[in-house]
Amino acid sequence: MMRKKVTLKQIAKELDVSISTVSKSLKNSLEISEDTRQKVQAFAKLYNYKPNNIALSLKNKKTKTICIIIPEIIHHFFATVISGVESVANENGYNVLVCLSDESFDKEVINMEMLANGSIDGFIMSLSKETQQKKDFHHIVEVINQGMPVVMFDRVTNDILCDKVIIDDNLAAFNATQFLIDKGFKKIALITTVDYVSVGKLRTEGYVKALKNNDIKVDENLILRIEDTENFEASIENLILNNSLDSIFAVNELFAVTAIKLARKHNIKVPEEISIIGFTDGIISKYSTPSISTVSQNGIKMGGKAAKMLIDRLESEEEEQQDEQYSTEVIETELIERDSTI
Amino acid sequence: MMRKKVTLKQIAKELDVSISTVSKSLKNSLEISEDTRQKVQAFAKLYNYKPNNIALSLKNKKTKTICIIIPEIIHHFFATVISGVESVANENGYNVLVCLSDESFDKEVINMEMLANGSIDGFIMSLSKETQQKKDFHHIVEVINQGMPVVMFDRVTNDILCDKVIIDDNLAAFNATQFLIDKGFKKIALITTVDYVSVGKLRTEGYVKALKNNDIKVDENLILRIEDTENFEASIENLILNNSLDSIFAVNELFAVTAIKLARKHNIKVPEEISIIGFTDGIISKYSTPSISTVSQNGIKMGGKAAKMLIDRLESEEEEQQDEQYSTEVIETELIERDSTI
DNA sequence: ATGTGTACCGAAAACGTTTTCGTGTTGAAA
DNA sequence: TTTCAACACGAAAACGTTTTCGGTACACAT
Repeated sequence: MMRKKVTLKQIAKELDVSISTVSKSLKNSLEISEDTRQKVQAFAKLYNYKPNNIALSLKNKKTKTICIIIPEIIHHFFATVISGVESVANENGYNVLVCLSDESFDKEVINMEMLANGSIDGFIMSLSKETQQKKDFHHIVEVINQGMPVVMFDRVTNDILCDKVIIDDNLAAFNATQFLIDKGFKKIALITTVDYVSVGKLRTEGYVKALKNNDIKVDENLILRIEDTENFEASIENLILNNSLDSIFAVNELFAVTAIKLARKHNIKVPEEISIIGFTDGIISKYSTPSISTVSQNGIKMGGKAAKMLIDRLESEEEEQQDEQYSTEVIETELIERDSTI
Repeated sequence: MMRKKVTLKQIAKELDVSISTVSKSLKNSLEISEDTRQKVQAFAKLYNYKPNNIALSLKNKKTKTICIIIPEIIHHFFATVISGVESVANENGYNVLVCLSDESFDKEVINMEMLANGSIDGFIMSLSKETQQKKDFHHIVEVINQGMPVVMFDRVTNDILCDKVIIDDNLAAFNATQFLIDKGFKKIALITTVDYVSVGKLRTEGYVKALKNNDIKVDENLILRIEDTENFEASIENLILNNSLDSIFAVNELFAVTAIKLARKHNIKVPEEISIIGFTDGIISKYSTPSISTVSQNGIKMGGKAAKMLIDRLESEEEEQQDEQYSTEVIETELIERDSTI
């Protein structure tokens, strides 16, 4: 009883009416007599007729699908963003296509070019590391020039004009550092990424600003910039052992939890002897021992906001002519105190 | 310089040839003279022509898109599965639509019905809790009857005939329990889910089997079935305090890490006084202190395998007539020893 | 008989492709 | 001069919709 999908044409043939009549009947058009309408609707129901989405997309020139391109899905933060996007998208009748760039410029380009051909209505994206390093955004510019809206989040760039959703990385880092300073700490180390990662750079700047604001000398020896996200334990170990630190601010969970692990390995007690604060409130921070004080960036909210901005733009395009006024939404962060700080 | 996408028709008009000629030229058809071909190709390149995917989908009756429906994306395991799916899908020129059921039967149904109208070529899915509880699979049966292939993974059901990718939950749990028994433990508790969650049930059975196999009495007091995944700390605390346990087998990371936390809270040393073993090798197990010994289920491999099975079926449909021979792939698990067991 | 209105329905275009088939032109062979 | 390939290209159908524009048939008023 394997029944392929039934089409208007088949219904029309079966009922000996025209395709137009069937279509109108199903839409309860008044042009069609009560009789015919009922007959058609009954038949359609019986055969479980559902309009073909692809045909509709072709006709309407919109697919009701948005694509989110992220560097990695196994990062908890990005997973929460997807969750936020999906929820808002679904509420508005949109589907979500997920593409992973794997931090690769090429994959990002391929994905965008592949989908910018009518497959989707718009993009939500966070830049890959490689793209941020190369500063090559031609693929994004091209897509935007074709009239397809793009919303960037988290890892954004000033070189592109479009809607954006970010947190104030600079301010959040400033606050986290100030928090440590307020506790009386002086030797505050920073574990951050290389500068081409936009958020890493901003967080570094916030850290520096806080120190300067409090007349604490910025010691470059206390700033560790990690390039390779695979093998960085040794450098953190060095940082901890060679500078009598009293606290550490790490720009992500992984760096924070690793610092804790290494401190404990050398019998340095956390938080009694060293306080550690992280960034991003993910699984690790919550379940590590001790649990990690951290700057929470609400991925669900970010994703939801990004989806809303994109959809608003998509639906407004229909009515008035695009006003080309782009905006940048800043999602507030929050400092969550847990057990890794005194 | 905002240029909307150019179509064959526009190129044809501009070059004063027919649409057919343009199409053939771009496909390097020998029917077309060298001259015309070059002219068309140059023009197409200049205007960055890319064929409209939706139109192709309509014509070919295939979208080169597969949909994965999962209960939650913020669970690390499911994120890794998506990663595996995406990777294999991409290699084969497919895109991946992600739908979240949020453990809700209704959302699962809505998503499937919404997409079974030509939007996608096939489904990969893991059942929501509610669906498993209701045992109502009509939406899946319907989709399959329409001729759309479905591959289920992890949370599957015997009530549906289709390709499946699973781990041997029973065996893996058996091995984990046996591992504890081999260490000399006698009072081995089990923290599991309610029985309608298929994998939870299977893992429970494996645990029981191992005990019986070693002539250890199965004590129902040592088996904790958790229903509410929000508030379960108290029951675990009870379990630990009221039964002088020597070890615990937990069917997921969350239960395992919570058990560790609560044991430590009451100054019970892990692993010295109590050994704990978990299931699923995620972020938590790796970064918890102590790190958690666990049964690793390779999500990437599962996702990749599922995608491969789905795509194979999609591409074979074209040639021979479907052989309707479904298979179930079992992905091997591995016991990873870390610091939560002696 | 003529005009007017209304109720009901169908033809056809449009969205952007691909592909089959047909057709006109050319040059060469008969 | 006729005949026939070979060559180069176009028309049209098809995928499944929606929608506009006509058109027919009938009732009613003039």
